[in-house]
Amino acid sequence: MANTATKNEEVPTRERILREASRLFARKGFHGTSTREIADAVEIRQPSLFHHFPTKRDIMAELIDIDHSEVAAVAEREAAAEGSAALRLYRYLVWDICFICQCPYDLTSVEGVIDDPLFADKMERRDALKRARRSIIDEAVESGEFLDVDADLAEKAIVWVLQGDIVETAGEPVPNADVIADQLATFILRALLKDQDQLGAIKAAAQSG
Amino acid sequence: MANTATKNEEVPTRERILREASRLFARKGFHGTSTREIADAVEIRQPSLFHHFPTKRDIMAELIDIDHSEVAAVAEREAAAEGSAALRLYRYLVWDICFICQCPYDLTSVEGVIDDPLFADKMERRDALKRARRSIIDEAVESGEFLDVDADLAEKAIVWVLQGDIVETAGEPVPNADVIADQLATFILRALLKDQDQLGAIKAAAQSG
DNA sequence: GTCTATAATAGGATAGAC
DNA sequence: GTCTATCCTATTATAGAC
Repeated sequence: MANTATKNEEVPTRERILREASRLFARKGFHGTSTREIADAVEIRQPSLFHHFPTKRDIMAELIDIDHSEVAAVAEREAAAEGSAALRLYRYLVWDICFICQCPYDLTSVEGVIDDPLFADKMERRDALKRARRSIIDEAVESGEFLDVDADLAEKAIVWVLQGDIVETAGEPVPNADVIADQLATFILRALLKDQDQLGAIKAAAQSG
Repeated sequence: MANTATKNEEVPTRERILREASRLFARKGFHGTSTREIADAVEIRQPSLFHHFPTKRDIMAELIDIDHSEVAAVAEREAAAEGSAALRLYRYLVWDICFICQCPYDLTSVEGVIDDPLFADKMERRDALKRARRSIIDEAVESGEFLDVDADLAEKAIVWVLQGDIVETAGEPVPNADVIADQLATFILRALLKDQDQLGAIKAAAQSG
């Protein structure tokens, strides 16, 4: 039950709590993780946690905010932007996957608790993110860039890939985030694009932007 | 906190426990769900649960078994079969998605607890399922039916779509399971097939088989 | 900012009547 | 097979010294 790779260098206690808690939540669930286990992983005593966070819930709440706020901002920006919707979706996907791949927290547990009544106040921002993402997809289908697939299905598949990547990455930042991001975004676009030869143009435009 | 749609007809108590528990586990996590909440949803008293299951853990363990045993059997059968690997993957995917879409339990929480030390004894079968699925994918890449993509990535994307479908379906059997199954399996194959025109032949062969 | 000691309660499980 | 009553442990959080 020792900490993973957090002890070296000068990482503040509050930050180490977030990192170790995120790993334990991913492995044992939010409710399945006791404050003692978190404290053990951080190598402090259990009550010392409460100097940094008022409750255990607030540790999870901060992880949720970290996950949702930046990502929602980028999705909303791309949703409001002009030009090819397929290109905007690609840009958003690459950004989100890079974020996931470089995040020092294991955000696996976030999706698992977001429907828990205990975190009801965090649902609004999650829904805003979903709306923004969905509007880009709708535009890509309506404009004819994507196959005439069920937009619900396309949205779901995209979310599932992102969620899967979060679980896979597990808060261990990888050096080749941009490669992973391109591979996954390419996988999604290949499944959805009407004309797969457009992929090259989209990637080129994303580079230059 | 009333039960959802389980009270009508003659559903045995043990069965209702599995159904209601699966929904609560999905929403609040295994550890976040108390035996009192399960009992309330089933409309019995909390100690009555222990007439049907020796511990709360055993309820979850049975849901894990339900999820993994049948699916693993089908994946292993297709992995051992002859012929086009792309076709065998399509058959497996359609079967698995139909299973998910018709299952009366919300198996969302299974993936979330399978790495919990409390369910360590359930990991072996999960790993066997993963190996079988992986071997079909490897064959499809090696035979040249699939693009020369990272097989790790392909496997992950497939698992993520299946996992996403489990969360989406949430134990509410849908009438059009075969349509959903075809759509999702098509999404995956379109992203992976070297020649997308093969899709028609694969579907035709799957029908006749 | 971390510690020891402890309060307060929630939750899993048992005993035994009906 | 379900009930009431209850035990017992684990867990969150607080108080107050250093």
